[in-house]
Amino acid sequence: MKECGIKMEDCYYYPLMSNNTVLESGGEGEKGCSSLGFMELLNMQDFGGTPYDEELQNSVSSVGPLIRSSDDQGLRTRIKESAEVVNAPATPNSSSISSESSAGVQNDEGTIKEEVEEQDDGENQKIKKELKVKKTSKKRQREPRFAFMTKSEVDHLEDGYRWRKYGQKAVKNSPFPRSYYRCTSASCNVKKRVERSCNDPTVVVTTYEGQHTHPSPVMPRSPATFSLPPYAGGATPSQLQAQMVLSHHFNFNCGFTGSTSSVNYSGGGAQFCSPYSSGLMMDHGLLQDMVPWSIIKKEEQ
DNA sequence: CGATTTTGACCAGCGC
DNA sequence: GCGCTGGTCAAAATCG
Repeated sequence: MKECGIKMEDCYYYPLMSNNTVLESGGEGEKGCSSLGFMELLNMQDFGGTPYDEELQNSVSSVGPLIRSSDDQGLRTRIKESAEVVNAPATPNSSSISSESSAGVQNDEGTIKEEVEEQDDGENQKIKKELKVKKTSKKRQREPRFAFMTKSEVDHLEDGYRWRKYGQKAVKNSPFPRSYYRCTSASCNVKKRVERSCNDPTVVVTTYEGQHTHPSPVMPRSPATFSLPPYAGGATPSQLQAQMVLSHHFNFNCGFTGSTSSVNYSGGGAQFCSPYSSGLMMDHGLLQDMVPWSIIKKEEQ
């Protein structure tokens, strides 16, 4: 199989616990770039807006078993509890992927920008600075984040959404830069970071931040029609979204090893062939999106 | 010509 | 306070 260079076996799932919670690999414990990379990862709690509690632990246990690695020896994961819990929405009521929080931020910033643009004289810089100070007087709040690693030859993996690159930075201790993308949809505040692992250049680390406030422009199936996976009895909206993100990702970018259909991916050409387009594939709901096809196949035997 | 990418500059947060 | 680093901005360049 030679499509995008991604195999399900090569994918690593890293649910994050909170903003500062990390999954370390290798055991070195050194912040920066260790074996497969230090990753500051997903904040499952933020996805659901649920405080760090039982539900979070449940979410971890349900998603947890899906964490896998082809380098088990090198990836002994350890979860550190965060000293500073991210500012999760106070209300756990986020079952509808709410745009309120991100839209609010957007409005805020938009208003500020307008005010700045009205000032056409030389004081612009000064005013800008002042506004910035005001804007950031509060500690910057992080959007929920979700990250995962895939083996891929291409850096920017298609996920069904359109992204605009707004920055690139060199990563410490890594020859590979980190790219910053923003969803091009107006009023959608989702960002993503893409970087390569310095130890394994074939591994791409993608980190999503925020929640889309709109459907994917190139989605093979509507999120509304998603069926719950077997383990999703108590799935929180956060988990579901996390799964959806992964789902999109794998729908578009991953070949399903052993599958009767394959995914065609060509660089930025956006040429896709979703496995769902094939009637030969049984529908396992989200589980089939998350679990390598080979594993599903095994279970069926 | 609009959309997107590139890239240097700037800023905030954090550790020392 | 200072330096380092991650993240963002914004002007210029490039692309379609």
